[in-house]
Amino acid sequence: MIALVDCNNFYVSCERLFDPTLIGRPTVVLSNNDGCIVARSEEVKSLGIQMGKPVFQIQSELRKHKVAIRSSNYTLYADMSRRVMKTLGRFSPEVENYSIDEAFLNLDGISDLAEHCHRMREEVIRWTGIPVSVGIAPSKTLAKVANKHAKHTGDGVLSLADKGDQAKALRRTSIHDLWGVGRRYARMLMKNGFKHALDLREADDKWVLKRMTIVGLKMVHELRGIPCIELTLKPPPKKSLIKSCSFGRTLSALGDLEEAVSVYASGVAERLRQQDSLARTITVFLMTNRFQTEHPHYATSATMSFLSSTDDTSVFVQHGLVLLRQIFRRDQRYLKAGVILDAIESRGREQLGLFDPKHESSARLMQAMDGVNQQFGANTIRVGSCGDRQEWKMKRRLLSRRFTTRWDELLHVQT
DNA sequence: TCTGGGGTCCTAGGACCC
DNA sequence: TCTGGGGTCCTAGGACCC
Repeated sequence: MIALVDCNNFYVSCERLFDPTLIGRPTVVLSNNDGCIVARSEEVKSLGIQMGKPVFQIQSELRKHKVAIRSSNYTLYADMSRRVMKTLGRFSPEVENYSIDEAFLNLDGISDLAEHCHRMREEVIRWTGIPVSVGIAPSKTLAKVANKHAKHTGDGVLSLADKGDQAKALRRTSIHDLWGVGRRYARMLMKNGFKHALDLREADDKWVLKRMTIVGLKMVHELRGIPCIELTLKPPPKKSLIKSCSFGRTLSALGDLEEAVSVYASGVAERLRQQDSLARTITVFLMTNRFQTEHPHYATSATMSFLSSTDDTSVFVQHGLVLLRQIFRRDQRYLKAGVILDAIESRGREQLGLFDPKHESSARLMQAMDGVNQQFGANTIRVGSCGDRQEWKMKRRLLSRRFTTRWDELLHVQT
């Protein structure tokens, strides 16, 4: 049996931990640049405010209901996630950290599943303060369904171990809410007469394979209780890494874009080294505001490959800037840029070039740089072209403190 | 004025090889 | 008019996830 543990309204729950005045009050957390709503408290959900809605479109509604608003504080959420996952580890030897707020657990061999999961739920809230819901089923897809219904059962735990319960739950699950069915497939399925998950469970294999590829077929089998999607206990290294971000305002000056590309290239290079990998391809892209209608949307990119793979920040920055200058046009107002690393290989298994020099000194420099930045804070040492003004940085006007990861941002308590 | 960021997998089709 | 068979690799595009 598999359990899916999902943190309830995770970002909002994290904010409430350190600001109890938010408890019971409608609260939302915004995306980067304070653009869209990416997390909602139950109160906000029942107001009918939708996920992903741009804030400026519903400003008056938020004000009317006195909704509390926070910028997203990923440093805090990532640390709280780590604590939740650690607690879950006490309840199963096999935990897949599926996303920042979800984990799949292997519960094979556990006799009283519901009781076990209730204890787990209580322990997570006692140790971390984060409320979670638990869905239990023989496959991941069914565990997802179970979890969805568990949110409304009252005690937060629902088991679909039983065939009859599975059918009942699938009858009450819209095709739109299935894990593996996005907007496109939902529309296609509705057109073909599939309304509920139960309809899809009974679908013809050949038809599903043809219309939804092998991925869809696996999902249908999972609905029948045949596990097809394994637990991934150790996350494999990323095959591509992206660092991209919208600016706080549009940019036209090459100098500003050079700073941004330098910062993004440095950031993505650091993540590459963290997973002990090397990359052989770098892409830089630029785009204007895609929602603005006065000017046509303009997006452009350029890619280059190195003779041999590297993890050297200065190499990525240097070539990133070359690519930037190739695609930069003076007459555009850019809102977003990014750097992508591709053709990633694990260190020690990389394809060597015929004429490569060995870059020993570079490896030691990167090690020293990462060491200093880890100890004294990000960007303590950086490449000069990152600049020190960085006036293009994103907006985060309503940011809470990094309560659990920074000594200088600890919560103050007065007695 | 204001609209997120970061990934994965599958398939079809083209280029290329012998 | 008629023009082989069998295969690999790469990429773009489309779908999905949180």
